[in-house]
Amino acid sequence: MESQIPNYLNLPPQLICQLHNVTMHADAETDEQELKDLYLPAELGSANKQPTNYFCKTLTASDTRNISCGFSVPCRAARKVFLPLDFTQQPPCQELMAKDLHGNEWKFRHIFRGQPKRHLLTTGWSVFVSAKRLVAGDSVLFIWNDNNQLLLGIRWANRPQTVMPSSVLCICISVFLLQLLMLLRQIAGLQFSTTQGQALQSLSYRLQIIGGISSLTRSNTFNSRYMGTITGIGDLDSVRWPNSHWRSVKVVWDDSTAGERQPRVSQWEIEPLTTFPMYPSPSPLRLKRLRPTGLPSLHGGKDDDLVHSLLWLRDTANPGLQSLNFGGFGMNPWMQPRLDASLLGLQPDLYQAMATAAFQDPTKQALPTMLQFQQQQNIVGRATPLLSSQIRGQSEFLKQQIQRSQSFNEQKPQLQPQQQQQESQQQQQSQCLQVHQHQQMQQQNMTNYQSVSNALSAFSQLSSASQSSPMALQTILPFSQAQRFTDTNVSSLCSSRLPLDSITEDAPWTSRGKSLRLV
Amino acid sequence: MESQIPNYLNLPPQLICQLHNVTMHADAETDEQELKDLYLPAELGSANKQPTNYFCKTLTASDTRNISCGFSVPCRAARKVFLPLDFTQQPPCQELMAKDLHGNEWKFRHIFRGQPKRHLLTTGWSVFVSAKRLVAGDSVLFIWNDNNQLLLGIRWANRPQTVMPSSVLCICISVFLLQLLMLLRQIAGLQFSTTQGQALQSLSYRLQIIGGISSLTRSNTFNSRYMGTITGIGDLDSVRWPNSHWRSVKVVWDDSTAGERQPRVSQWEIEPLTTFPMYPSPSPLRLKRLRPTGLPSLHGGKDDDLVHSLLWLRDTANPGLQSLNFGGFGMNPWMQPRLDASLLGLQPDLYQAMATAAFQDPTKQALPTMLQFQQQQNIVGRATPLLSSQIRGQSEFLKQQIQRSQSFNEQKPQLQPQQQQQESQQQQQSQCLQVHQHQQMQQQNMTNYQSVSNALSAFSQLSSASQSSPMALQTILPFSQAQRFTDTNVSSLCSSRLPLDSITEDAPWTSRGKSLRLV
DNA sequence: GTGTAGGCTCGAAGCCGACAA
DNA sequence: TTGTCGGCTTCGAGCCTACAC
Repeated sequence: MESQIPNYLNLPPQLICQLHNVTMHADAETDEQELKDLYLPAELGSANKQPTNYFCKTLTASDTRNISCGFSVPCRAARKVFLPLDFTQQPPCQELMAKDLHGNEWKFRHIFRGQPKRHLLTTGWSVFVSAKRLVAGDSVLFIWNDNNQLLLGIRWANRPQTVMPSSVLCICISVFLLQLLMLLRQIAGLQFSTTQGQALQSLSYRLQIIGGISSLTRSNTFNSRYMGTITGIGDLDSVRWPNSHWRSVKVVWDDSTAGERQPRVSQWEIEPLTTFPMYPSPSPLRLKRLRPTGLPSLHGGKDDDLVHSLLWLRDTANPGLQSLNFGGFGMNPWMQPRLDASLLGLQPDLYQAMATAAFQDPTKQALPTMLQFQQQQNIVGRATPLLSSQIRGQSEFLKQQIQRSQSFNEQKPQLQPQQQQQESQQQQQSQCLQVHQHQQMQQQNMTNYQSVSNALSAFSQLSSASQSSPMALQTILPFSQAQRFTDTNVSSLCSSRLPLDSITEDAPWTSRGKSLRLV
Repeated sequence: MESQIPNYLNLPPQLICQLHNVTMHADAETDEQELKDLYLPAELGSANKQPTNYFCKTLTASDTRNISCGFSVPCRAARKVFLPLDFTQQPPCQELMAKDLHGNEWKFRHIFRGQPKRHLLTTGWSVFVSAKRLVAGDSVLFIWNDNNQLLLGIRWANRPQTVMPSSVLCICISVFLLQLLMLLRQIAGLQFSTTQGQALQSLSYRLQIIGGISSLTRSNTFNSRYMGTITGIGDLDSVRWPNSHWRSVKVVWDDSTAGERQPRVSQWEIEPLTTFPMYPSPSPLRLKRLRPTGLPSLHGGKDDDLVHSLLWLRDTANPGLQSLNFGGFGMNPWMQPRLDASLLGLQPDLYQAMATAAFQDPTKQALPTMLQFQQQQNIVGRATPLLSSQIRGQSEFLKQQIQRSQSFNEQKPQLQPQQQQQESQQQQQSQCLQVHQHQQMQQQNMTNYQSVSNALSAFSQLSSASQSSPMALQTILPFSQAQRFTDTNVSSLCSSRLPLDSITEDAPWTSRGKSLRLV
């Protein structure tokens, strides 16, 4: 992924995360999973037992050619992994079922034919290839689990990412929450430094970039439609027109004619990407033929490239040309350690300051719970997930704060103006200490206003990035729900799933240790 | 639409809107337009001239059958409206071009054949039917404008709405802005009444409902997938479990087996609807055949019903069944008067109170601009759009407020604690008046916090509803951009478009008066 | 004159063996 | 043993006429 991220983002390597809950799903987009060691035993018997009843093959061009393809099963692999065929039939043939990481079952026709004879998967294969967007170079894995189920996994070869990984979304949400905490803290009347203010601005800015990475780009220049990937946002001319939105979005175009086009577009030229559903879905390839008759394909013409370098040119003279839409994509916010907070340009010390500030007691009367939290944090180390008791501690603290400020005011709600003034006289000494705080708060009105705007701006990006994921939106709005998290043992939540990442075509089965990496 | 709205929403009939800008586009979703009288003259010559060179036909089953259809043109209509065919050719044939309300051109083959002979549209027709999601009972209109262009419009028959009309989105955004103003006002330290607070809560709640109306519902109960329409949100058992989210969403299922399923689902079971692109697009019907071979269609089996009562049952035993995704839909926030603020349950007096409160000066030093605004409003009447000068006036006021509170604090930023205390002594009298305000603000921390949460919650709904519409998102974040609105004459912005709604198959051409209805 | 049914055609999807590495 | 090529089959999209009302 490193190559996908604009390198002007100077980023720290780690972001502290709070693990609230774990459900072991594969990434809907990439079919990848982590935390594998936790569920490995449940899936494959004893932890270090090396499975032998599996095979993994890197797909050839023929395996994926033109969708009208079959899958050529390596002979030895078929004999080892697939159920024996009835060779009295001519040709020997069977139906083969396999489950992917999402629990979806895929049905293939397994046939032994040709001259010389070979094992092939025919019917059902092209649907699978389309749904998983497999191309030559990607890998598939067939493996039996202890429950006598044939499991099926995929691994894509490295190629340009067009979709924001869940991990980025997840981190974006985390940072957004921090941002909101800051906002709440400001509302409480505390000051924050210019540096911190700039940091928030910068954060919002970067969130927009991250959001942009998940976007499909359309440029309306020349009345055309193109696809590409957003690689960054920045001033076209930071000297003459700083902070202008004009052509502030840097784009890498997908197709070969990219050289003829602007590498920068304006935000209003962008059309968000709607990505793939997590369930087997109509392939974008299939949509090709739906182009109205008589209109030429303006793409290179090779179907092989279509998935990853689509070019849809919509000439106004030929407006019948259809736009391509991939359908809604149910992105899940499941954590993936592939990317870290460094994406967000968050300085660790700044992060600490923000986290502390967010929970700091405005009246300084209570022992800052966040400090306790940090002390514990220092003991167990950064890479260790937070205990849920700590999480509860924080939310409890927040709750107490709110209750305190409530009861503080509820004591004299029916006071008349005169009484109020007497009260004020009595409490003058202590309260006038708060006056300056109040002034500070007044001063922050502008900043608050800007923060709200920024937060919403960032949120709009996140929302569109996580369109079809109610879970993600729930994660964004956790304040009222923070207290609902129960004291769950992480490992008890892990269900039985397939650890695909550890399996390579040739390498032996390897275990990568027990540590739960969350960064 | 009235039947679509849950009737427990007790709603006022009008919401005051501020008309910032008008560009005459048809609704991307419904192809409908309003404000027709403004552009009628430009399009069709003199305002009251009744056009004769048009025809309108209600589509038959054959016209839309199985997509492999042609359009049977009424003989007289073809002779009256279409260009004369060259009858020396065998069969007589021509290419026919027509522009829809979006400016897209559609190409059809117009042929005269059959026994007995008849006028037909063949090639190109099915693409049009698919793109516009036409079914038997819908209407199409062909009409010539003064520029010698053949225009093409559609009108859907009444059938279940699955997509939120732009007008609702537009109103939601307006109310959301009000909500944000309230939030900003709270940040400024002003109190607001319990009634107002409850109103905000209620507002946020209703925004969620409105957002929900645009959603496609999926219930995961029984590991299946269904489609339906959200009709409301409310407690399953308001006595025993008030405010529980469990099965709080009421659903009307699309298919005939609805009786077997729960009429209520939980929010986390819902998958948002991704609707149609505004450009000609692959028809959902086309996707049918991509269902994996061997898996039965669990829908009734009649393709005719597929568009409007899709049922996708995804049994875990047959997980290959594909989910249907309609692709991203570019919804535009163009105003449509069809729906009014009554949807939002906003009491007119409450609205007034909110609007006033939002702009009220915290220090009572400035003449509340909003009052001026309201006075003007009372003069010109509710149905009249606001002048942009008024709009500017408001944003100017907001800006002044912010600047004032800034300069107020910038006067003594470097004061030392002792100096501060002296200052405090001197200003004690005046400042202690603010102390109580400060207390109030403390009291409002909880409410602020809740408001932020609510606002974001509402915003998440809006964002997902307006996914692909950068315009809508821009509208949501207008604070910093409010001043950019220029003093534009509404009518000068109107471009030449087709007033479809006034045309019925049999009724004569009618003009519906000149008033610009915005409510 | 117009709606509907069903046949025909054409091209794409996808199954197959030949052949070569 | 297995990757690739091109032929062949199947099937659906869509054009057409026949026939009924």
